[in-house]
This record gives sequence, C-alpha cells and structure tokens, in this order.
Amino acid sequence: MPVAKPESSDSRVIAHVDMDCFYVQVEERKQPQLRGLPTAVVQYNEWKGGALIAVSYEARKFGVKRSMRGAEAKEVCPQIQLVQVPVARGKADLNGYRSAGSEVVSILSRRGRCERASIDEVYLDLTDAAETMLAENPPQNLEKIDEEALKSHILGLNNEDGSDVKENVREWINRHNADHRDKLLACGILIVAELRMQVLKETEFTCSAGIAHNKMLAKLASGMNKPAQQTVVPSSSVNGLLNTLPIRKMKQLGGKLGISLQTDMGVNTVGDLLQFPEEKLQERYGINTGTWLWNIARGISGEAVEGRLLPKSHGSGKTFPGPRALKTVPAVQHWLNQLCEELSERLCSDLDQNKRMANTLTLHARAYKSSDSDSQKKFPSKSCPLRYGTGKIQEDAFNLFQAGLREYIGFYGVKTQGSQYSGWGITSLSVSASKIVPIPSGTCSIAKYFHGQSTPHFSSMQSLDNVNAEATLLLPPGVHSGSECYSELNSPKAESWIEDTVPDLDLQEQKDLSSSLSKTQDGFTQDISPSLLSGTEGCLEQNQNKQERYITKVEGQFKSEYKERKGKRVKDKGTETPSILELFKSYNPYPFGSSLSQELKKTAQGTGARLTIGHAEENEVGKEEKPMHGSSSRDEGDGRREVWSYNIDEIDPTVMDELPQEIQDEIKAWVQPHKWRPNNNTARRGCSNDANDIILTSETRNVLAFGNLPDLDLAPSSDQASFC
DNA sequence: ACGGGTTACACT
DNA sequence: TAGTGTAAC
Repeated sequence: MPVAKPESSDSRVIAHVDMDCFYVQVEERKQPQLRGLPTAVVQYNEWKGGALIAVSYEARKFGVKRSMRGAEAKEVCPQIQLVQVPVARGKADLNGYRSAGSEVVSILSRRGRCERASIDEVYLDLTDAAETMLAENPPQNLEKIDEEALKSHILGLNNEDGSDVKENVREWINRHNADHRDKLLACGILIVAELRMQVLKETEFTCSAGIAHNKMLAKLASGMNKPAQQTVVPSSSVNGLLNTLPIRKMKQLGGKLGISLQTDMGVNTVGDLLQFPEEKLQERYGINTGTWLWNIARGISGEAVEGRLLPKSHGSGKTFPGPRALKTVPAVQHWLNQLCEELSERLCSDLDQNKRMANTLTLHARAYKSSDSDSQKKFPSKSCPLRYGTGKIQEDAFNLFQAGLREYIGFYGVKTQGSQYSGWGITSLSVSASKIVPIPSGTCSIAKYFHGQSTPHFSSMQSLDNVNAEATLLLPPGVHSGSECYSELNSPKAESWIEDTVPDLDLQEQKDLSSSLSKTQDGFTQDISPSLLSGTEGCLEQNQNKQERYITKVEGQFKSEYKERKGKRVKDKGTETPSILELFKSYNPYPFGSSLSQELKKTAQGTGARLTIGHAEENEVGKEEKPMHGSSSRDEGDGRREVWSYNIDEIDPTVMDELPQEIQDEIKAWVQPHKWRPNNNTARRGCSNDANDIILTSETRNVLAFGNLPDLDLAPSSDQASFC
C-alpha cells in the first residue's frame, strides 16, 4: 500500500506539528475552568458514559485511555471531567474542532509550504526559510536563543550527568563546525519554536513538533516528547533511532502490513528490516511497497509536503450499532437527510469561504442481512455527480442508497409490510463530497451549464491551461456561479425516479417516503454571501492568451454537445436551428436563471481576474490547486456525464417496463451515450473537425466571450430557489 | 455488536 | 471510472 518516492538529493527541513489532545484543548478554551483538571472529551453519553475521543494529559496520569468508555474512565479517575462533543441533527458535530484546526493551519502556514494532514496535524516544508536564515542570519551568530528553542530535544545529543541540557542545546544550535544539514535543522528548530509560540499566543493551543529531513522522521519525532515540546532528528541519529524502534511505530505499519512483517518475516524492529534485500521485500509485498519498506528501514522517505491547507473531501456519517440498526427505508431516509443537511451546510461554507465546489457525492453504508448465507456481503458504495442544494443532495443520496440496497439484497428482497422486519439492517451510513475544485466563473458558467447532460469533447491543450479553467469544466449541471447561487431544479424525472424504482416498498412506506421528502425539500433559501465574488476583483489584468484558449475550449465543447443532442434528442424540440439560442432552449431541461445575461456580463468583465485565482498570492484556493500537476487525463470531467453511477442494467427489467415511456427514454438517453463511447476519449477529444460539427458564428463567440447574450426567454426566475 | 467520525490514498 | 480496502487521528 505505501509507495516509494525517490528522495531528492537536497536536504529538506521538514516539520510535523501535532496538536496536543486537541479536542480537549478546544474544550478547555471554551471552558477555562477545565484547565489543569483531568478531562476527556466523550461522544454520546447514553451508553456507558460515551466513548472517549480525547484525553487530557492530567487524565492520562490516572491511566485514562482513549477507547475507554466514560464510565470506565470514571472508575480509574473519579474526578475526571467528561465533556460531550456537541450534537447537531442527532449526530456528533465536529465543526468547532474543524475551525479550531483551521486557526492553527493559518498560523503554521506562514513560514513555508504547509500540508494539512488531519484536523490536528500539519507538515511544514521549511527548507527555504531555513536556507534563507542560514544565509542571512545563521544561528551560530546568535547571541540569544529563545527559551522555547532551548527546550528542544535533539536526538543523539548526549547529555552527560550533571550537564546543563539547555546549554547543550544552545551549543548544538550554535555550532559553527556543524555540517550543512545540521545547520539547516538548527534553523528549523528556531523557526518551529517561533511558530509554536505564535500558535500558543494566538489560539491558546499547545502543540508538539518533530523536525527532521523528511516527513517520516518528522512525524516520528513529533510524538516523542509530548505535550508542548519539539524533537529534532539529526541525520546522524537516524540509524540509532530506527534500529530498536518497534516496527508498528512507523506510520503505515500500524496495521495489517506491520503485523505481516512481524509474523511472516520476523521483523520486530525497523532495524530488523535492514537485512532484507530490496528484491526480497518486493517479492513479498509488491514492487512499490517493497521499495518503500527498504527505504524506510534506512530513514529514507521522499514524500513531498503538499501545499494543501484545506481538506480534499467532506463527509458526514453515523453508526447505528447493534440494536440501533436501521431496519426500514424511511428510517434510513430520515438519517440520510440529517447527514446530507450537515454535508450541504459544510459544502456551502466551503464554497463561501474557499470558493470551491465538490463534484462527486458518495454514499457509504454498512449493513447486515440476518437470515442469509452470504451475510458478509458488503453494502456497495455508490456515487453520482453532486448537485448543490440540500434537497438535491438528500434526493441523490437516497437514490444512491436505494441502488445500493437493491444490489445488496439481490433483487429477491423480501417485501415487507410497514415497519415489519425487513431482513436487513443498516449499521452505518455516511455521505461524502469529493473532487473539490476551485469555483469556475465567468464564461465558465456557460460551459458548466452544459455539463453533465452530454459528452463534451474538449479540444485538448487542457494541461496547458490554468487550473481554474480546468476546474470550471467540471461543474455540475444546472449550476451557475454568482452570488445568487444556484438554481434549484425540480426536475420531474428525479421524483418519478424515486417512486417508480422502489418496487419492493409497500404502499405505506412509499407514502412515508414521499411525505418525508416533501418535508425536507423545502430546504433553505438563504443567499450565498456576496463575499463570494470579492477577492477576485481587483486583479483584472491577465494574460489574454489564456482567455482565448479557454474560449476555444468552450467552443469545442459546444460543438460536440450540440452534435450529441442532435443525434439523440431530436424529438424534443421541433426546429433545429443551430443557434446558441436554440441550443440553450432545447438543451436545458432545467430552469435557467433569468439573470443569465446579467451574470454573463458581470463575469465577462471578471473573467481575467477569475482566471488568475490559481496564482493569486492572497488566495488560498490557488495554492490549494497547485498540486494538480497537469493531470490532464481527468480534466475533461468525464465523470460528469452520466447522471447516476450505478448500473441501470441492474434495475429489474419489469420495473423498467412499468415506467412511463418518457422516463424510459430519459434513462436510455443517460446510459447509452456512455456505453457507446470508446474508452479512451483522448483520441476523440482533440478532434474538432468532424463533418457534423457546427461552426460557431462570430456572434456566438462573442456571446461566449463577452456575454452579449440576447434576452433569453427561459424558465421564469420564480422557479429558482438558491441554497447556501 | 462499533471507540466514532473523518480523512487520505493505493489498488483494481 | 467507480468501488474497495487500509491506515491514521
């Protein structure tokens, strides 16, 4: 599973910063009277006092451990303060911890590339800062070294009895005869100490840190002296450190792989690994993992610190253990709705604060089938394009669930009466949103608008393009940018879909289902804050070439969209005028905001600015996206065409027959373009000269470029509601 | 019948 | 690709 990466020859200065019992600290900041007391954060207090998810160092002295129940903790430490995780919508609400984590990240990212590794951990690449310091103000000239830095633990520094530890540290930092690598680490010590003090001052949180030449060693070190201390790993100490280190202390070896190493290979310490030739390890664990193992035995790890301050996905989930398993569809739907509400809320915050949008919705569930031979079958996870809006997410998630359930129960699902025993139970549910990209903008709202309904073939050169343009083309259908946010689409097909494809439910359940649907679908209509657009204004000067290239791309998309449409949906609309107007009308089963024209003008002006998002210094999103190193293979957003990822073939054919002809056609139209298309669309993507291609008039190009759109008489704006 | 809820990533 | 599995906190 782990993969080897070559280590760059240059010496890096890498830090791993780990918050000390973070959730406890967050609660202590909220309730300062807790400070100094043995405290633990618990989740769900009902059963045996809830599960501990964080334990203060005071409480640890009493032997309180994570993975104890609250009641157990009380036994070993009667005076322990148990603080509950906030609950919202019947589930744990971690948002407070998430935002506290963001506070920390924003501080730690000040001195170099910063990677958010989890809610309470980051990696920092401080190489540049250290090199600069070394060149301009090397530690060996320093008179005074900060107290915090002097408290560092330097592995391999032997503190003889009676010697002043801090004095030894000072000497180590000041050594003028140290090699370059150690001098860099000495700079790292000072920088990290300062960062940690800033964190403490600005957030009241303490943290621990490891400083080394790579991530693996930094991570190892950060846990060696907690809380509120930092540990350095000079390269001369690496062998001694690893030699006796139990194998499962290493990141990635705490699970099955580590066990296998011990039981199958007799490897108990990292040092034991040294005797195995690389080939042997590859033989046993595969080429990648084998090399990775060989490297880590030697303290070699080339993983880069990714510049990523924000999470790559959002998820919301809950377990329903044992007797609490969900046994009816309405019960599942109720909880799905709760989870989706939370997810939607978080997506909206992300959009608002970070100007990003997610593109894929995934549903995970765990289930048991009581009376069945293959009861260890897993509930399949399912995903589909993500449409913004709480109601839509709920709807889509529920559809995904039903698709999964049908597959899980295998079509012979027992018909059940009302709340009667159904033979299955859901023990965990979660929804997540992934493939998050910076919001598109400007001209992009057109491109985005055409997305998801057919198969655009872009005219290549994608990889040359600005990441934001790339992002644009991945947008969900029915979505356009702007502060009024996205139009709420109530496509009739979605609703018929739900009701008509759940044959196994009895009447009562169907009623429950639809009533609960209408209950939850009123959704909210609060606007996205206008700040959405701020921050991009003010940098209008931008590379014209980029813009032109981009337009070409949209144009190409346009052509092929039209082509597909023409071929497969002829009957929809009578005339086939190849005008942009007609295209808009016929293409769109969804209401399109009447503000389109306005929006286009607005965004046309802003296009240059928005295209710069990827590079704007003050914009985190730009930094975020840098790691999208030209992965042009997934850029064309192919995942977006098909509305549902589950296999339509799996629908009971008799059900298909019962569907209204219209809907059958819809379904076929969804599925088939996908099936016909050859697997590698790179071949087709660049081909814009097909005989069937329509030629865009210059007027059309203007529309795309500048938003000179004639008034379109499309769906009335009253049809739309916005979310966020 | 779970420490619980999230994240990330490699594999196929 | 979507879906699965592992690992971590």
